[in-house]
Amino acid sequence: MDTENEDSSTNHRVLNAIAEVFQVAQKSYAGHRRHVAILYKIYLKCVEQQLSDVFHYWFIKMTVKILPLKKQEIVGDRIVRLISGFIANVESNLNKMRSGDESDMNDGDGVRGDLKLLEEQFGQFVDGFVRNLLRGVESKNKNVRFRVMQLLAATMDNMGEIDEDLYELIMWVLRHRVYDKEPQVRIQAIFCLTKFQNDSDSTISDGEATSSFQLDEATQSLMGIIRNDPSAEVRRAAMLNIVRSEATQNVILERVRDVNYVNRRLIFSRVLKTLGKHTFGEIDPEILEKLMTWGFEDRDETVRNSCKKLVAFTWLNILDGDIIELLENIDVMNSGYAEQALYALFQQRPDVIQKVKFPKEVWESLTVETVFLLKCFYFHCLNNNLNSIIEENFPETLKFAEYLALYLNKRVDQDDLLSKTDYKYLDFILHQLLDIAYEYDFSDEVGRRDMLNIVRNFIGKGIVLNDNLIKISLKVLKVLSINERDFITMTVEIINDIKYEDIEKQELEEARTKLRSNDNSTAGTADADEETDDDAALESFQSAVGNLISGKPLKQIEQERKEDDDDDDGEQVEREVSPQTLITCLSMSRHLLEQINTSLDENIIISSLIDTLITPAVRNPQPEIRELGVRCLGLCCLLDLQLATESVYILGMCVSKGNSSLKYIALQVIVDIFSVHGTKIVDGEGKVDSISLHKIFYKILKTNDLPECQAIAAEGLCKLFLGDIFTDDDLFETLVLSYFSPVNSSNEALIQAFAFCLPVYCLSHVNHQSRMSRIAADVLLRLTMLWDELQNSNAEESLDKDSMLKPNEIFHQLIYWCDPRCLVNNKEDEAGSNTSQIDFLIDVLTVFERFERKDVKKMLLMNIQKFEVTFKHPKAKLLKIKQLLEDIMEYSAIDKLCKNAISAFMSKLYSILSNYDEPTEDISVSHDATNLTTEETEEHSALSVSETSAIDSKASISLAGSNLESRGTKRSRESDSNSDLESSLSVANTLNESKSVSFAISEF
DNA sequence: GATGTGTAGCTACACATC
DNA sequence: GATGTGTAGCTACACATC
Repeated sequence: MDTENEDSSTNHRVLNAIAEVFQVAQKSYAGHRRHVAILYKIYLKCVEQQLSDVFHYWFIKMTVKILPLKKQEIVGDRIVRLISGFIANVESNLNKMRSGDESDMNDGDGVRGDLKLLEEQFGQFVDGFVRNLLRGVESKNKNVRFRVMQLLAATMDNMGEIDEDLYELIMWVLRHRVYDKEPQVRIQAIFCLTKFQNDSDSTISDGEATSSFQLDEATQSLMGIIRNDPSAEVRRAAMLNIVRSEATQNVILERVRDVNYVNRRLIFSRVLKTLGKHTFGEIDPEILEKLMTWGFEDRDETVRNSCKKLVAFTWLNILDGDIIELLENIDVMNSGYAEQALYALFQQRPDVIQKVKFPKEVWESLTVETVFLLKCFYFHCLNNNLNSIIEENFPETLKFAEYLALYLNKRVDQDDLLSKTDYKYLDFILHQLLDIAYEYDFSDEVGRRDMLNIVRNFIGKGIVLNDNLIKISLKVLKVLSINERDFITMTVEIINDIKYEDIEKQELEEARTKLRSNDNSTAGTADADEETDDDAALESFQSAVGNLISGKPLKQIEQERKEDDDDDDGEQVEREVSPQTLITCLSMSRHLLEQINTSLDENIIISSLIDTLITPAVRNPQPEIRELGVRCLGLCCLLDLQLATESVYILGMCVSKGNSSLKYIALQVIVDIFSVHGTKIVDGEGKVDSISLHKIFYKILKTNDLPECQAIAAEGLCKLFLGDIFTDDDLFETLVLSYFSPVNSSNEALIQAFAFCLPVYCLSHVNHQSRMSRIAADVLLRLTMLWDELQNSNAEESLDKDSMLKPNEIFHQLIYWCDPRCLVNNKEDEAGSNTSQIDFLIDVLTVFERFERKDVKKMLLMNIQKFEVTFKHPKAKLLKIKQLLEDIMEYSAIDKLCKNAISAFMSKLYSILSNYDEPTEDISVSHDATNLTTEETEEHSALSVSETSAIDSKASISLAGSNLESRGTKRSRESDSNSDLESSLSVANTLNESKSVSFAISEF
């Protein structure tokens, strides 16, 4: 009896001691250190008195009390901290004792014995604690699962060594918990997992060795989570905690495309920031390029800012403020983001602006990096009105022209010492300088004229330049010219000169070869031969020029030449401009035409360009030349209605018969021509029929093997509809159908163009909206049928069942697009009387019975509340709606929910109708929806997914039904689970009120 | 599925401290 | 000047509820 009493009182004493610490520690983090020390003392005493089992028991009992606490309850977090603090404390004391053990030890055996005992006891304690804890891991209460994982994560680091069994148990638990349905539980599981990664073997610095390295289970699992977890926070936890290695790096960096903006931002503000100096060495330049480009272009401002800050602060600081070194790392010539990076730098670091200086020496020996800095600096100052800084660093026009000439001459001189790469650098430098020149101040007349001569001479040299350089040179020439006419004359002259020079060069070349061959055979008659050769060359040159001037098409010249060749080999060879020169000339013409506005009547010289250069190019068999020709022709068409009208036919031919790139260009050209001239270019005497043009667009829209053309056609059509140039309902319907069609769902460019254009179109004008409302019901009907087919198609077929929006989503979109309240510049009273949305409703209800699936019918009725009816709507239309709904109520087999939905809508309708007292006007109620015939439907079904057999709607409905059911049962299970663990763990009821847990358990 | 409420993760600023 | 501390405000996302 005595011993029993004694036992119970020690038991009680231990309980009270522990409970008191827990009780106090939950109030605040302050004093935790002391609480941990007290717990440690209690523990030591228990070990000493062989009461460690009692301690274990009560400690676990206390711990269990916090398990049902919600994540938001800070009390729980404090106790978790206390527990992990205690375990860490014991472990560190053990370590201290171990190291003390090795060196000098005063009380020898005593402590060594204690150490061994303590180690053993603590090992058992940890083992028991974790195993007990893990019993709650499958709890139905999500809070319990959360706290269990939280405790595990917090204590994991300081457990000391654990045996194989326990390790396996924990891994087994984690394997399941990372797929817990609660994101918060998964996050804690991730924290645990990160502690099981082999960080030593797989870190980046290992280089070669890692390539064959087998990734450990934890890392593999985390990589899967980063990629696939549906919760942004879980992906975030995994990406920030996974050990960075060669294998994981790209998986982390992929998050730059995460749908969640915080995750995207973290790539810049955390991942790349911590990478610091290693960024340029360890990340593949191509990947870095993508990261930064996406960062600067992100739709979220905070992401863009993080990206800017990364460059302006982190990167510049690790390079000790050396901008040139930064530009070298960025690789200005090949990088698309270098410009944005510099503007970000100037914008974020005004201190840098003051420090950047461009003395004479820099101007005289520009490098790729300095000239790039020069340009961006100039534009930054220009855009921010930093005039004094410009004056300080940039020379007056004359001097600037001199510098420009320096580099231009280097390019023209064709120095043999320069390699191909040198030319690439030089071209880059020139481009930057010309960029600056385009915006330079030319108020000084002498400087302007000087500059004009320099640039004109440069272009006129006829050296092969890349397209960008031609473009910028011509742009500069334009700003330097007195007027547009002057600019055109000058450029056309240059183009002609280049052509002639090319021919001349060919003549000379041939003459030389001939001479050489003659030299070899009959050395004596060389002189005479040379003379005749020269004569022949001169003659052929003159005739070539004559032909070009007379405007004979090159084809014809070629033909004639061939005939000549057949007749007589040696005589009179007509020369053609070499393809390379032709491309140069065409590309110059293109950039010339892009910059002018005066009509062709005022510019005879352009007409001659069309005859001698552009028209022959359009007929040229070489694709590159032909495409440039079509572009130029298109640009000319913009200047002249007559030419445009005449050219529509050939452009249409290019679209229907050309290869994909020609199609693409010709489509753009046609759209541009329509935008400028409107429908004047079609339908009339000798003009192309607009129907056949529509057909071309129909065809392109439906051809999904040329996605780029499809996208450009869609974008172009949207533009033309938006400008009210095209107003055909059928064509518009095809547009809308191709937006929703599953076959196009992978064409991102197309979807994006539509996603932007369609709402803009519908909400920009009443007429646009009513066009949409006229076709909306038919669109919905067709798409619903398409969707149904898709759902019933075989899984093996290429299209994914989710590649199409569900009918309810389409319905919502259409309702929104037809909503007059969403029109821009809408006036309340006008919106109230606008009928586009209720017209859509009337149409839908009229064709209601043709929606075959029961679930779709239900969906339609459940959404009718979204239609706004007002007393300003014509009574006849409201009565029509009423009539249609009454019919549905009466004749359709619909469930109670639908009936309720209809009734609710009807009561609104009745109250509005009761306000009318005038008699019903007899007006036409609906538009063409009633005329919809099956034939029409079939005709359009070319857009459908695939040929599938008859629809088994019953089967699909029952399937949907079972889905619903299973979801229902799941929900009921969830609600059951709430009260689950409480009973077994006996939690204090006062939990919610006092926001603290009572650890003092009086009944023991 | 729509709704309202709560929260993480910044961002910016003023102020204090070394 | 660099660094921390405190405060307020914002927004997209997460969560709870019906």
